[in-house]
Amino acid sequence: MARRAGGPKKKLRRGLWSPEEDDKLMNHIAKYGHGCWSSVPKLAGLDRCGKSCRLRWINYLRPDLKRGAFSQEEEDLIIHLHSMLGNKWSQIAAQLPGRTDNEVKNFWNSYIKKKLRQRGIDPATHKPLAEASSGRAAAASRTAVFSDAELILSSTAGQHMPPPVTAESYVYSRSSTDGGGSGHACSDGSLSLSGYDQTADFAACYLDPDALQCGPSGVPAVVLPSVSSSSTLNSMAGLSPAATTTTATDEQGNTNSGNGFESTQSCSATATNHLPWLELGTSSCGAAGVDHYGAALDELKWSDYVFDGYGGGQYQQGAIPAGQCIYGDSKDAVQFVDGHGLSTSWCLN
DNA sequence: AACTGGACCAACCGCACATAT
DNA sequence: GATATGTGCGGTTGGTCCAGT
Repeated sequence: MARRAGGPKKKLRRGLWSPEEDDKLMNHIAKYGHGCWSSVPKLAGLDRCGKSCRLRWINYLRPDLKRGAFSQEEEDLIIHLHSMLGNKWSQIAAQLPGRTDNEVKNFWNSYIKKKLRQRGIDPATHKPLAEASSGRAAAASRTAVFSDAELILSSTAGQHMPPPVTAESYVYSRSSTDGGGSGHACSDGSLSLSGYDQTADFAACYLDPDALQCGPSGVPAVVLPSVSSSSTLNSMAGLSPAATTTTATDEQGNTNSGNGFESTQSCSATATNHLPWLELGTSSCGAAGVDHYGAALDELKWSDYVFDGYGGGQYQQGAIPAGQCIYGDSKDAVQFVDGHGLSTSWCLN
């Protein structure tokens, strides 16, 4: 990063953006990409700080944003992901094409939180309120909120495994070879939730026990790229040929986003109606499938690896039996279609 | 019509981390 | 290694809208 020459600080504009400012920013990024955000205001002729421009672009101006009310499916997914990830809004939003972390966060704070409380569920711990209030201190270490280090990559050989899992907060265990009786031994070496004995109450009230078994597809690795990464934004602006986000369909009819994740096509010939990230490394492709992504995965931060222990497999229509959801009126499961209407162009849609 | 309080949401703030110098 | 700068993220704030009084 180049340092910026110092100089007299100009009084920067704050507050709501005017349509003219939006136009300037849009036009600039459309033409040149954002490049270095700190230089964007100057180049675009805006009296804003780069940070403000970045936020405006990410939260409002990005062409791939899906505006409007959240669907029931999105709501269910947010609740589910929050139960696993906690307030990792960016990671949650990454699974909701066209939604931003800010949007998800606001939706959670303004709507879902309230709704859960009305149903007697503590939104922080996803436990019944009475229980959560009586033992919140103890629950804090048992909540389904993971630190980055605790988020586990599911891989056949565990070669990507990061640091050890702490006993208290560990919910999902790697089950293939640990032999500790804490997890289901999935044939593909993926994960299950039976190591959850310390938080059985949570599991019992929250998740479908059947779904905790390793399904036919096992539990996939999850990679959660930030939708606001520089490469994403640059490529959306058409800057980088090497990082183009154009979603192409290959000869098998699978989609392929060109951001370095050749992604899912080799794994999921039946890739429709899946949550895209669940297709990464699913056992349906076995070890070869995992290896297929090895190089790309290695380039990610560990915090980008998370493990999905929910449903023991793909989060798709019918994966969760009706009536099992603690959240009552939710649909059985989520059918996931991204902004392009394609379920596999998940990376940079 | 005027006021009030709650809900919603865009934007800001502060911090952590990555990276260049 | 120290420092400066850029970026990303989660928490918080403040403005606006709207229903109720």
